[in-house]
This record gives sequence, C-alpha cells and structure tokens, in this order.
Amino acid sequence: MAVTMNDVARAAGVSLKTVSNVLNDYEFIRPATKQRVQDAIAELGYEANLTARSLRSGKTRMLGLVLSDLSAPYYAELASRLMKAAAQRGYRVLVEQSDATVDAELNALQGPFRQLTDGLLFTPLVMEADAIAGRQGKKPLVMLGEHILDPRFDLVTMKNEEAAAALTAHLAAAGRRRVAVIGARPEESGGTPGLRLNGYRQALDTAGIPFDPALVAPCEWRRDGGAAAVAGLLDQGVEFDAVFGLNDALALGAMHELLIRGIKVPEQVAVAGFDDIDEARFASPSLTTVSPGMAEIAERSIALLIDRIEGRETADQGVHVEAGFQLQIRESAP
Amino acid sequence: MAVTMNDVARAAGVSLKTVSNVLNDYEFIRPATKQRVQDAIAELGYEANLTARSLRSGKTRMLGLVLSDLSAPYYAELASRLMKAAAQRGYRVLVEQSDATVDAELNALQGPFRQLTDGLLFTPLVMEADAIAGRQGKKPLVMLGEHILDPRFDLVTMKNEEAAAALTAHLAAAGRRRVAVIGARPEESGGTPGLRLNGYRQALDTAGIPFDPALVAPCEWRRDGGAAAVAGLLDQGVEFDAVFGLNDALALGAMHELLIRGIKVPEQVAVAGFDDIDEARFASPSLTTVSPGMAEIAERSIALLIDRIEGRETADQGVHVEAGFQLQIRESAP
DNA sequence: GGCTTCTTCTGCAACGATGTATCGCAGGAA
DNA sequence: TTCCTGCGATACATCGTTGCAGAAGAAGCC
Repeated sequence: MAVTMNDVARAAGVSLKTVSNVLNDYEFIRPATKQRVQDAIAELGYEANLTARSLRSGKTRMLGLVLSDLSAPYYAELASRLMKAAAQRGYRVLVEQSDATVDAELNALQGPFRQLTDGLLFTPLVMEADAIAGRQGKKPLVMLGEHILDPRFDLVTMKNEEAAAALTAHLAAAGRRRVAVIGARPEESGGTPGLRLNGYRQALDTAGIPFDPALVAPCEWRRDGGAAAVAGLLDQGVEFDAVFGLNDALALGAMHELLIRGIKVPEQVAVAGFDDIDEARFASPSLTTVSPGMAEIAERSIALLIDRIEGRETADQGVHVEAGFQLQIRESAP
Repeated sequence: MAVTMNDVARAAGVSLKTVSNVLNDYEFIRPATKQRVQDAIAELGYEANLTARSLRSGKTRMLGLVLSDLSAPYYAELASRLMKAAAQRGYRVLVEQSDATVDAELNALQGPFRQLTDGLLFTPLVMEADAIAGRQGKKPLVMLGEHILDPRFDLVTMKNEEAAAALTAHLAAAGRRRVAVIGARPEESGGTPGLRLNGYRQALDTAGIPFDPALVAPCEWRRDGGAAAVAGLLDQGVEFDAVFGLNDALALGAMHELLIRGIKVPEQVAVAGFDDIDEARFASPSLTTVSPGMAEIAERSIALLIDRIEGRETADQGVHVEAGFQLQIRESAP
C-alpha cells in the first residue's frame, strides 16, 4: 500500500539503510547520494511510518497531559498552548482526563497511556506525593500546578503569592484600605487559594493595613459563587472599597452583582481578579487582573519535559520552575 | 526491560502465539490453558505493547479530532465529551489545532497526523468540500458542524434551524412581538448564523409576526460583541421586547448591557441564547437558551466514526446525523 | 479401518523502521 | 609495498506483535 523505505531505496539505487541514514541526518553521506535519495522520496511521496519508528526506537514523540477536565476554560487554554509549544519542538500532546479520580490518575501514571508517551505533564488533584513517587516509572514526569510541592519532582508553577501580593499592593497604592477577598477561608494557607491569600496578607502587612478575617469570604470558584459571596458581604453590612476575586470568574461574578445593585465600579468599589481569562478583557468595565504568564508556563514546562526526555536536563533533584506574571491594570481597578 | 509475550509464553509453558490468541479472544482455547496464560500475565504484570500491535495490525485505536482552537469553550467541551465517548469504546482521541489555516487543515488531513489515527473527526473552517474530497484518503472521515453540507461526507450537526425556531416560538408565545437578533447580518442564510436566523424567521412566519431587518444586528460572537450590539440598537432607538443572542456569549453580553442600563430582564426585555454553556445556568438572571445536545453530538459522531472504522457502517453515500436539542427555559425569558 | 471434520495449539514470516557490525576503497604514513 | 585510518555504503538482526498455514490428536461418519 503505502510507500516504504525499501521502495525509496530501490528507486534511488541504494540500500535501505542509506535511506534511513539520509532521513536521520547521518553525517557521512556523499551529497550526490543524499540528493538521489531525497529526489526519490519526493517523487514517490514517501512518508516515514511513525509506528514502525516508534517500535524500533522506543520513542513516540508524544507527550502525555493529565488533567481533571479539559472543558474547564483554564485547562483548555493551557492544553492549547502546551500543544503549540510541543508542536514547535516536533512533539504532539495526548490528553487524558482524570475527572479528579484516583483510578484515572493511577491509570494515566502507569497504564497504556504512559506507554504511548515519552513523558508526562501531570496535574495531580487527588494522588499524594508518595503514591506518585512509588509509581512514577522511568519516563520523565513534570508536575503542573501547586497541589504537589515536593523536591522529588520536577515542577512548574506560577508565582501565586508574589502575584497576589503585587495585585493587593496595587489596590492599596490606589488608596483602598478594605479589600474583600472572595474564594478562600480566612485561615487557609495551602493550595492555590491559600497561596494567593498569603500573598494578599503579605501585601497588607507591607502597606501597614491590618488583616480583617471578616473581609474573607469562601465560596465556589465560579461566577455565581463570586456573586453570592459579594451579596453575602453586602447583606451582612461588611464595609469594603475593593474586591479581590481569587480568580477571574469570581471577580466577574462579584462585579456583576455590584453593578446590578447600583454600586459603581471602580468609583465606589474596585474589583480585581486573577488569571486573565479572555473575558476579563472584554468585560465592562474591563477587569484588572493578574496574567499568570500561561504562555511562559506552557513554554517552560514543555521545554523542561523535553529536556528530560532528550537527556539535556539531568538534575537528580526535581527542577522547580516558577513562571513570571504580569499585572493587567484595567478599568475595574485603575 | 519490559515483559513481553515471549516471557509470558515461557512462564505459562505455551507458545507465543497462544498468548496472542488468549489476548485476542480466539475461540478455540481450552479453559485450562487460557487460565494458565492469564495467571502468567497477572504474575508477570504483562502489558501489551501498543506500538508493536499497531505496526502489525495497522490500527492505532486513536481517533483524530481537528478543530481550530481548543481554547474556545465550545470546542473544549466538545473535545472533552468526545474523549469520554471514545474511551468507553476503547479508543483515544488525539487533538490537532488548525488555527483555521489551510496549511494546518491540509496537514491534518494528509500528514503524519492521519497516520497516527484510524479515523478523523474534522471541523473544517477554511477548506472547501472539493479540496477535502480530493485529499480524503482511505481512512474514515466524519465532518462536524455546518461549514460543509455535502452528500459525499459523513456529517454530524445539530438542528440549528429547528432549535432557533423553537426558541423564537417560545418568545413569541410569551407575548414578545419585537425580538432582536444579534450575531447575524439580516440577509445571511448560510453557515451557523444563517441557519439560526432562518429558524428565527420561520418561527416569526408561523406566529404571524412580520420580519424587521432593523432588529438584526451583526457583531463578533463574543461577550463584548453582544454588549456592543445591544448598545447600538438602544442608541439608535430601535424598540424591542426580547433579544435572541445567536450564542450564549452574545446573549450574556447583551444581558449585561441591559442590566447596567437599568433595563429589567425579563420584565422589560427577555433574553435568550444558544448553546447552553455552563455560565448560562449560573448567570443572574439565569439564561434561557437551547441545549444543542452536545452529549448526543459527541456520542453519535464517535459511534459513526468507529462504525466506519470497524466496518459496521458501509453506506456509499455520506451518512447525515442531526442531533436533537432541548429548550432550557430559565429566568431571563420564562 | 479409513476417511473427513473439528478442536487446540504451534512455528514462521511478516509489519517498517533503526542499531551494529562490517566491508571496500581511498589516501597517507611507515 | 604494506599497514593503518576514515569515509561511504551495505547486510543482517532486531523491536513485539499478529496473520497464515499447518500439525497433532480427538471425534464423527460410513
């Protein structure tokens, strides 16, 4: 059916192996021979059989991406960028959804999925570090996100604390003294919400503003959660002149609620978010937020994983990469 | 390194081929032999090498999904559901982003991507039917969406016209006589916007309401586009008692603009959308919309593609599947 | 008993590429 | 002349599986 190396070899009057050598940029080939082979390839429309290559070489040039659910906007965008970054380096990304279940995470870590890929980008949500370390296998594994912070693993995260602190500092610099935080419990300090809350508290300290737990409202990290949280604060009579939504969906929900109640944004209450999703830019007023440098996260994690696969990165300890961030100052909190 | 069939064969005291037969559910194997092989497999922790299997059998048990950009919420959710539907049938989905460029679409259709998959789900955005037909190759190909309507291809779409008509009829039944449509040009009739506009017009006819082109406002299919379109209508003094956003983002943007201007939804103006994205449910007021049966689209298209691959569907003509829909009546247009 | 037919299992040859070992032939050194 | 070295190309084995052909034994039929 398909054209094989053998056909090309026959057409070019060389051996099978010489064709292989041309394709793999082997050094010692006479230019004339190389040309003849390349002509034959072009003429016959030969395309290398990736499956055969994989079987022989043991490499698939595919990277696995394990996340809970691709339909979440943040993951969708991350996946999209990872795929592009991988493509630039000649790799593909195969996505596996875990639905945040142990079974699925285990399966992605050791099942056939692992076999199909040369390395894994893993967003663990339910498995713990020890369990992962015990089943890690030999192929490279890079963690994404802040669920696991363990020196044994390569890890790429964003600077949650620093970014939240910078954003809070921006609000304080604009004269806001009572900044409500929605999306965390007041005593929280671990995980994504905790890290961002830490940053908020650090910035308050720096600005000499006391921390008031009454300003911190927990809720679901969704648009309606943000709206409900702000409604709750207002109804309880808590006073505030700014709202920091721990992600953009929360902030947008909060802003919506404020606007409906006739509260002016940013004149009366400033609003800021985190993540810089597309909608943040198109909201009205447009949303001040932190861009977590997803481009950088994607770029760095792909680079790190491929460096491990191709043996350029050989550190015994896990490599820990923190991607930068950028404040996006917009209308909702100038 | 890894355990191979040969190791299993040795451990079970049978031939290599018998192990293969057990794995492939060959009929004529004595239960005792089968058991011995299965025990050996369990004991050694044998896992079939998928690459070798692919090379030999010519099947990868992977399906290709070509779409413009995975970060668009609709595609992200579609991809997520397709992956789950495929997984249930023992297949994986490999996603390729085309960025709506001809090069990338061509590449997905004939390049190495095609080789890695047993069949393709294709959302063509720029390539035309003839060009696709000429490069289709031998492997099954199923079209998604309404860009291409051609009897040569298998095709899975939603009932755009019927759904838009049903939604418009619902608005009319609630007494709305002037329903603005945002997201289409008044004369449009092809593509997704055109089909939905057709449905709108049909429903108006049925209800005996004349069509007024002034009520139709084109704009970008984004949240801010919807807001701008409604603002435009209001500023021009066009009167309307309902807004039909041709997708949910548009409708949500429109609703936001109305609320900010102090116009009550649904008392003064009802708002309805299309797609039933997650946010429609969580908006306040919650958004009346059409659920395009994405679950059904995913299920049917995967089923059709796999039936083609495994030879259960053999129609010479393209099979055309239209997935059902459901009105989601919520607060914004009761 | 001799013949097919069915069951159960085996061996060998692929699938299409790459790794290893090797070979002829230059050209330069001894 | 002989020996060595490096270039350019080749032959063969190999990766782990499945398809094909067939062997050995039991069973059924005349």
